[in-house]
Amino acid sequence: MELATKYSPAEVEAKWYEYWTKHKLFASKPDGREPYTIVIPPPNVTGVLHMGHMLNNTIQDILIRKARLDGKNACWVPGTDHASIATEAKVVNRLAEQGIKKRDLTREEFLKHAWAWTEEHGGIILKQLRKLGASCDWDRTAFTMDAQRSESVMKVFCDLYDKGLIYRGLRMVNWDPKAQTVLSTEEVIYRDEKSKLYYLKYYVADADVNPVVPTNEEGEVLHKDEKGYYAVVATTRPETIMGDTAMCINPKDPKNQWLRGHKVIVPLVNRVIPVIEDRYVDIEFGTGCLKVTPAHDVNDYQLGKTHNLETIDIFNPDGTISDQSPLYVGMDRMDVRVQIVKDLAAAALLEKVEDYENKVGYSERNQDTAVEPRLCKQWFLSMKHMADIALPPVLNGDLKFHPTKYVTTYRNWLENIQDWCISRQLWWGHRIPAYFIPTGEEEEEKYVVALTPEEALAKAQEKYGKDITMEMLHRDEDALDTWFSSWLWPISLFDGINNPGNEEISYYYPTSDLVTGPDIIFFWVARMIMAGEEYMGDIPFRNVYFTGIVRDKLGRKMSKSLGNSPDPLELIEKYGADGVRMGMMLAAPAGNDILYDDALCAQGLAFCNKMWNAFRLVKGWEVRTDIDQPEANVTSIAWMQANVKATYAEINDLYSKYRLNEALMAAFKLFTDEFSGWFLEMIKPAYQAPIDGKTLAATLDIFDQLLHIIHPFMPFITEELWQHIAERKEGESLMVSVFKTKEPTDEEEKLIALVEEMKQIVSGVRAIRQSKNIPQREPLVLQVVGAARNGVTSIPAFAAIIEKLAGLGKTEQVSEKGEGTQAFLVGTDEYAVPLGNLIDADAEREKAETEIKRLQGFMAGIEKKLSNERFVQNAPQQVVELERKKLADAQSKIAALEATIKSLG
RNA sequence: GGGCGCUUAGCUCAGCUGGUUCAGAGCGUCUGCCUUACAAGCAGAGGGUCGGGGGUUCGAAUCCCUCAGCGCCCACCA
Repeated sequence: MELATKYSPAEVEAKWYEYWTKHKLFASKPDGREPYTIVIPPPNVTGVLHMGHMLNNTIQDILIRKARLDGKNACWVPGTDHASIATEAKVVNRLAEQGIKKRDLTREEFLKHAWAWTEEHGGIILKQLRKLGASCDWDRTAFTMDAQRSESVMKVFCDLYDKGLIYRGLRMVNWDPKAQTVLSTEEVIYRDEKSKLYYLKYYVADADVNPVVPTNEEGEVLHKDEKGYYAVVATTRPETIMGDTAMCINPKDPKNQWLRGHKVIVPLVNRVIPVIEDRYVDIEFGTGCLKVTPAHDVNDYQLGKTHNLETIDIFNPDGTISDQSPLYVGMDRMDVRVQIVKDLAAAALLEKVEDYENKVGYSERNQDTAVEPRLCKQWFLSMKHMADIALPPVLNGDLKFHPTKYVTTYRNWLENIQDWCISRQLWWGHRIPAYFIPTGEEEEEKYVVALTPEEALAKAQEKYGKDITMEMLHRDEDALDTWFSSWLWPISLFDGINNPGNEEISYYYPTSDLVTGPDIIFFWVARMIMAGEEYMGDIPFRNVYFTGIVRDKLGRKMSKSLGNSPDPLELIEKYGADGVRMGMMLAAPAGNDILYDDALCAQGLAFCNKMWNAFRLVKGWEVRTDIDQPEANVTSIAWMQANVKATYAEINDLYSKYRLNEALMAAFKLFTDEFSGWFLEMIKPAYQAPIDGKTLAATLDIFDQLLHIIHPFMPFITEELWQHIAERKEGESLMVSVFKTKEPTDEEEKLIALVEEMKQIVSGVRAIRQSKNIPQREPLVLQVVGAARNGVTSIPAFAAIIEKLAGLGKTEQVSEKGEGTQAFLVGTDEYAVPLGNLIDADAEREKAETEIKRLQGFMAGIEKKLSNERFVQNAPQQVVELERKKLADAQSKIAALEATIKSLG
């Protein structure tokens, strides 16, 4: 067989993905095995794969594949999210490019475009995941807006409404003027922004009627100019003064006492507004005078309610000034800010401007338009009950977060939770199943909530009278927040809402692990726990693995504008999916941000090549069943087998702690260092010599085990090699071949320790060879110094291995090392290599003397410790014993070194 | 303003409830090798007073306090 010296992933990966799919090896259905379930965090249906997805889905695939190999019934359910705001925005943009405005379309027409877009771009991301090797059960692919999921959403909405948990309320909400929809509080992200603090003059309107004399301690009159007395208000948003309906001071504020009971004039607008008093106002901030705009600020709204103020809504939904305002009607709010400052200055109503830094809220989905607080009627989900049921399972550990630090975050959020605004002024989404009956009055609403129009009519007639007809019912135009469907995901994927107690939901729920980013802990994770507890009476998953953010190697977030985000598919092409998967995982400790670097993928590909070449070596051996198996091979095989057991035990432990990067590293070292670097070198026959059948069989068996261990991380190359190392029937696959090992026995642990000692001897000889520039081929002699040996060299099999690996001509026992030898220590055992005149006596002496000095210092420290009575009394016996052993070891090392110096003459 | 987390080798990180020669790993660096599986490789080497200071202890990278720097989350001071 001719095999290339380099591994090329492309065709191998395509071949095996097709093979797995053809044989339906990713498919899962309920059976007698233990289930292991993951539901994918559904990516946006029109999204494309980015590095975050790569990381996230690599982790999920590793967990799923590991579960399969463990013999569990692994089920990874894929799907996409309709992402209402993001998708609707994309569709609106595309229509705009075609010269079509959303408002010129009917709902049905718009949805037709949206579905067309979804079908065109939808699911691309799922195809891309296949390139990565994602072993999802594709037959289960779901969409948050498909029939089953939509029905679930409707049922849940109606149910929560019937339970009194969903209500309709007039609230100050966050309004996105670009998307023209409300947002939940969680969807608003605040950014620090450099802005200005404008100090505006509000003249006192009734100074004549009710004279005031603001003075300072010296009796000078303040706050007065040629036009009269005035108060100064500091604001960051001068464009909202048209909505001012009061000015507020703190009743305890001495410097503003003079304003009590007065009225002031809103600058430019010339509206007379009262001065009200409220402890809310911070005396220290600005001038202590606050303008109150109840329609456009959350706090002002509260003040307005308390003090019964008028509410003037000066903004249109698109952020332009409404006709409620006396000025600037039709202008955009941002333009108005610029203009009004000029106008105020011109009218001498602007006292001063200061630089200021404040936080401005932006839509999480649309980060270039500031969110506007706005008063409107929306649907809300009452969260108190949800928080009450979602908190205990996380606090008591039934549901575990990895890393655990997010438990605190979770608790803080739930303990201070606000009601969830679930309605959105969007068409792309689940239309709210509420039906309005016209009342003729804006203030009064009549509506019913029902699954179907027929049901709605029946309910409406019962509630509001028999004379109500179908024609009178008008279904709510609004759609639900996307998260109102995704929070049902672990349930709705198994049809647990529509069809409670069905076989699938009973088998797969609760799911095992959720892999997601901490950025959606509130949006999604917490709400799934709520829905799980509410509708299943159980947690939706047992563990949540929070991944970090993928950054570039300089630690910057990956972004389009920086151009530092590689195209995942190009990476896969370049390094192979296996290489990229390994690259991602090497950089990804749980919960830490990952600093991505192409070099890591290169390391991944290099590892593939390593495996490939190890296979080439083994495959290239000529096997002869008629030759005896050398004793050294028996030992080598026993050791490697023990090593596999020990390492796999460690790897399993790391999996259980979700330390996947460390598990991968352990597997990598097992293959590269232990198997390739040591084991294969131990058993490798001489050039063109045959290998005995037993050794080859055992080697292939170990190779098989290693492939199982590595497979979850690097599925393609391991499957490829697995098919090569033994005869397999069509349809068989490494992926579904259950693999288990036992813990190593005490005997095996001892064997591992012996080989470690042996390795050090080999390395010791190699180091000497290297430092003296002795060619590989030139055989050396190893002297074992001492009266009687009990170390590894006394065991013939080990002696043989050492000779092979260190390139020795012979090993001999000497009571004292002769002249012209270079010695080294392994533990307290001394070995020497005769080198004749190659020895640089001065250099060796100096080296030995330095080492003696170091050891003496070391001993001095221990002696001090041991002479400390409190140490000897208080420390555990073993610790004291250990110190004594350290001391003795150091003494014998010094003795050996002194002998070395002596031998150097 | 509250809360959480981080600071260990050039880089990225591991070091759990204090005590195995505990100061580690991978990558990078340096040196030597085209040794007949692999130069995408092999062998070897160097590299850190564990952010600063203080404390507890027989003993601290590990526990406590404090300072400094960094990061994240939450919060209605305009």
